[in-house]
Order: sequence, then structure tokens, then C-alpha cells
Amino acid sequence: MRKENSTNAENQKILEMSCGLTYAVELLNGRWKVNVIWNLSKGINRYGQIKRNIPGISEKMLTQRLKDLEKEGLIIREDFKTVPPRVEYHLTEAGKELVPVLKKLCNWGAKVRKETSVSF
Amino acid sequence: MRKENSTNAENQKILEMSCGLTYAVELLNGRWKVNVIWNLSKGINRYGQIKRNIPGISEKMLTQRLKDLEKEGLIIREDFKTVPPRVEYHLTEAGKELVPVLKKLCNWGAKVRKETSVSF
DNA sequence: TACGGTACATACAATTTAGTTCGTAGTTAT
DNA sequence: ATAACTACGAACTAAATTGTATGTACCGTA
Repeated sequence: MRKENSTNAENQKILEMSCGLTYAVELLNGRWKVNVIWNLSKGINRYGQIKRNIPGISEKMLTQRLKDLEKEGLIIREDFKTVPPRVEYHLTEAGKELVPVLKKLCNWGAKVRKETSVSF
Repeated sequence: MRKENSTNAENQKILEMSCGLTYAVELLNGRWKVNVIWNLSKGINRYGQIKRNIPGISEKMLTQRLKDLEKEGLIIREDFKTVPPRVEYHLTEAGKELVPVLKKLCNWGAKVRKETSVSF
């Protein structure tokens, strides 16, 4: 958790307030986050499925990211209250609207990566 | 011939997409980074000017971000070798191509922020 | 009886990032 | 004479993120 009155936290708040761009970037900040969103946009909605679809992610990180995204209003958690447990995550409207933007970002990233990866 | 909707092809697509995307997100990662890019896109090219345009940024962070962006191939540093020193930073082609994507991200962020900032 | 599957929680350690402070050198303005 | 401006560099501290290792509860299967 972020301390309330550190310069670090202050700056984050200032940036989030200052404009839509910094707000968006702060939201996307956090490893695995876009991968989770991407999976949800593909119809992969259960914890275990997402986990299996993101090689390398730990259970803690997945749990944390899902919570983050829920807090931020990008996804909704639906608990079916069954045994064994079944929980589904879905993108909200805001989350869905982000997907095409991520696609553009993805295209740009793929292109730039090709151009700059000459050294490898 | 590879089937269009085989699991293999789907997975490959997902991986390619998520790779370009995660690559892009990693590039954007780092506080103040998009602010610097934004300033450069508006024709604010000198260290001091950028610093004055980003309230709260420290000189160390600005220096660091400029270096990062240069390494990543998004900006170029031009030293005029004068006294007092004059250095200009400019977006590369890759950097310029990112700007419209950032605009979309900005619009999305502004919209989402309005919707979710009821508490303020 | 022991294990695997479900979806997490919690304590802790390691790593990375962000921010503070002080310093450089030459020139110009007060 | 002193301060400010230019664009940084380096050492250091504070804070945040990420990862690891464990435990939880319930059920079905072998």
C-alpha cells in the first residue's frame, strides 16, 4: 500500500489529477495488468484460466491485479458462491472501451520493437 | 497450411499481440515519461523548458527519463556545445508515431476519470 | 488417506523506483 | 561580489513494487 503523504504518493496524485493521459498511464501501470485485461477481452474470465494463460504470473500477482482493476472500475467480480468456488471477471464498459486503444498501442509496440531490435 | 482459428494460431496471435502490448506498456512505464513525450510533441524541446512545464518533476528524474527515452529510441539528444549549454531533445519517428496513440489514451482516461471520480 | 482442483490470504524478502541533497563550470545580470 | 542560469552527475535514502513460500476451506477422486 502506498503511504498517504510521501512525495511519491503526492506526485502520483498530482499526475492522476493533471490530465487524462497521466491518469490512464497510472492505471495501466503494474506488471501483468494489460495481460489480464487482454485475457478478459478474449472471453477468458476465470481465475484459473487467466493464470494458465499468462505464463509466469504468480497467484498473488494475479489476485492483486484483479483487485486493482476492480477498484479502478475496469472489471467486475462475480462470485457464484459455489463449492468448489467459481468466480468470473468481466470488463466494465470503461474496460471494454480501453481495448481498442490497447490494440493501437500493441501495433505501435510491435512495429517499434521490430525496428529497434536490430541489435539482437 | 495453418488453420485460421486453430488453438495454435489463436495462441500465436495472442502472444504476438500481448508481446507488442507489453513491450509498449513497459516503454511507457516510469513516472513523468509520457509528460516528457507530450511536451516534446508540443515543441518544447529544452531541458529547462520541459522542467518548467512539468510541475513537481525533479532534475534527476527528468535527466533519467530523457536518458531512458533516448535509449529506447523515442527521442534524440542534440548538444549544441555552447556556453551556456544548450541541448535540444526531439522525438524520433517512432516517438512521433506514438503521439496519436497517447491522444486516444488521453481521451479514454479523461472520460473514465470523470465517470469514476464521483467521490471528489 | 492423500492428493488435486478451486480461488484466494498472509507474512516476509528481494528488487526496483522515486526522491533528496549536494556538486560541477562558464557566463551574465544585479 | 553574489547570485542565477544552463544541463546535468553522483551518493544516498525512502518508498513502492514484485516475488516466494506458505496456509485456508471445501469437495471429489484414487
